[in-house]
Amino acid sequence: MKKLISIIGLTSSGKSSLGLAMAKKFNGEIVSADSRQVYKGLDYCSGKVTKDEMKDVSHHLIDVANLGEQFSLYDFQKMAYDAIDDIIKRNKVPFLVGGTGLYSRSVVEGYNLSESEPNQALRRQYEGLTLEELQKICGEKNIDVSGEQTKRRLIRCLEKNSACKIPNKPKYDVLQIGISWSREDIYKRIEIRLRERMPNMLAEIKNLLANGADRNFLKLLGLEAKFVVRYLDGEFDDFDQFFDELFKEERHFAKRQQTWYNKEKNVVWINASENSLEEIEVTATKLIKEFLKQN
RNA sequence: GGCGACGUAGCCAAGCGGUAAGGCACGAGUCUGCAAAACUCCCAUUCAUCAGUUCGAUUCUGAUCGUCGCCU
Repeated sequence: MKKLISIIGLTSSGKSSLGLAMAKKFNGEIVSADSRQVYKGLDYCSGKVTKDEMKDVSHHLIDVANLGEQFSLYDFQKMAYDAIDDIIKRNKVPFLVGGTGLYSRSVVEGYNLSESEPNQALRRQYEGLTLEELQKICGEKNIDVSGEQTKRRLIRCLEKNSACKIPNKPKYDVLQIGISWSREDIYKRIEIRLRERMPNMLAEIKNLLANGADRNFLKLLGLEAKFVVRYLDGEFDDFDQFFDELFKEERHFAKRQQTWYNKEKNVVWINASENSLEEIEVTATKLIKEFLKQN
């Protein structure tokens, strides 16, 4: 079975740097598993690695969609499979690195996605209904949605005409490494990184808007893009209020990521709060070396 | 020193005699084609303190403490 190394972690945990370091060391290439880094133009706001860093190691699934374009889990999985297979074909080691848990899991566990594509007309049609009304419609169509709790998911069940999941079909033998921090530490790192990126983030969004980017689409992207647009539109009293709100949203996001990762099986977590950067790299190197040796 | 207003969860805040709304934060969780999204749950045996009136007080009365404002 083909081998894949996956690196996961919360926002600002240091995934990208570890991925970069390991890819350099093991003749690897990086496949980003990030739902926002796929967009062109969103560099600082999505926390992409720099162009310089990309010179040393090839990156995939970054800048593969234009702002305004819909990009889905299905698109990601398909492109990620293609990129990974291509890397392997060229005798290099694929590293899947990113914080969109659903995306990386879809590849690691081999989600077997339904044939039913999103149906915008149907979504629009059902959007205004209440949860109860949607449940009733599902009942009439004999779709068992007892486990589903949100309108969005009920609508997806109607799209698929089913609530069933198709069993997974993993394509790769995966070594999954996670970087973990204490809550306090990760919150601190998020704040520091937000401060560092802020001037560039503001400039980036200003520039995008000046070049005709759709502000509503940017707002739909959430977090940085959304809050910076709102700040530029004067929706906050001052910079501090804007910063505090965005920082708060980032903390909430990190918490949600953590909840998602809590259920992740087969991850070797490296505690970054208790180990130096060097120790983390040494540990990761050892793990990868052993993993690549196995048949 | 005098006068007035106010003291309800970490914060904002409603209730003003019948047994503590709501929002935010915090925490926990759900999620296989929007996931940086969309959702769910949890959070004051108690209303500054003490005493009194009352069947019953966070709500009324008094005192004390504290905060703020005004006057001297």
